Amino acid sequence: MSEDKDAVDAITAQWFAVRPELDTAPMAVFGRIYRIAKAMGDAMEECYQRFGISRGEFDVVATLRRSGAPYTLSPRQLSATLMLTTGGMTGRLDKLEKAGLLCRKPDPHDRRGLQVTITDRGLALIDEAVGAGLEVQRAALTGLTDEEVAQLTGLLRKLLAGV
Amino acid sequence: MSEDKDAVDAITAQWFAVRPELDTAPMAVFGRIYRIAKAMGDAMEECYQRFGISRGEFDVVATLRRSGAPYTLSPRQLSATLMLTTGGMTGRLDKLEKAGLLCRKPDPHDRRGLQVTITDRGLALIDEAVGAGLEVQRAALTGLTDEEVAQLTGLLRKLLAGV
DNA sequence: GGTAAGTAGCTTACCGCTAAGCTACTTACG
DNA sequence: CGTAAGTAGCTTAGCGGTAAGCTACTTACC
Repeated sequence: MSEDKDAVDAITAQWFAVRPELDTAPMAVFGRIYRIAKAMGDAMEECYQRFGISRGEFDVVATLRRSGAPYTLSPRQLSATLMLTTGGMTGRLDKLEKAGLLCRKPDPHDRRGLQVTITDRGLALIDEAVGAGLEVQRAALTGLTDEEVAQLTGLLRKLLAGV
Repeated sequence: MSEDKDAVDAITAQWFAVRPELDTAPMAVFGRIYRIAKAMGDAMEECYQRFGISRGEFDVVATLRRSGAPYTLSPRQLSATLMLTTGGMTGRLDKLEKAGLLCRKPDPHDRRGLQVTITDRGLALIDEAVGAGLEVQRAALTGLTDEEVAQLTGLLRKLLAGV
């Protein structure tokens, strides 16, 4: 169970040396969460690069894909799901439409709105990219047993509920 | 032990509906890590705003503070520690120097280099801000017992080592 | 001692995001 | 019916980051 010291251990040790009264337990959790998020984010970016899309663009097409047939959502639904402003959404849709992975059509029921749909090419690409992305994530988990992964998932669910 | 369904559970359920053969266990871990990192990052940004600095600027001054007296590091040491390019570092140092929280002096031993040091004002501010930041993080952990926090820390250390 | 390679920090160009403001349209209500 | 309020999507300005290139300086080697 005892593991090597890592970069976060070094930071908490430094704090203990100059401010021994501080409780650095929260730092030990969130410091690692930030680093894991950054490292894995970079790894995913690199993975999706093979498919010619960025991680943010992947998220858009993946959201449409997992919504099921007919793979159609409004820009507003997408920006709400992806926690993105409409400005950011417009930019992503522009690129993905230009790349031929999705298309924008007017909403027949509301002339203010649009419907965003995956193209056949987008569907084929995302089905491959999702598998590749999961494989990268799975590889990062090889140091943990299945039981540990389940335990970690439970603890993270609890933590996410509290933040 | 059974918890409510959260946003990540909804996403994995959607994937299961359209691609039941996919193993979404990695997604359940990293999806939550991304969300926790984003939510806590926003919360920290808001916390440090009270002290007139951004989270990135906090990290610079905090790195100097925890390095111990005489609270002096080179821009290169700082940018390496903070995983930032020299361009980004220059920008942060410019702002912090203008705000009077640190100062740049020539390195007496290497005429190419600089020494960055906290000012008295910077030291006082960071000692307050660190405490406030830890308090925000501690509050986010209230849903977990001390034992669970320790367990989570161990699992995250293991995961960080693998990514 | 002179030259080549490496290193430190700054500048510039660019990229993606947010915040705020815009137009166009729908909906609710007197 | 007409007006006010709300909503959808786009545009613009600004911010913070990276990547690449620059100068200045040190170090290693012949």
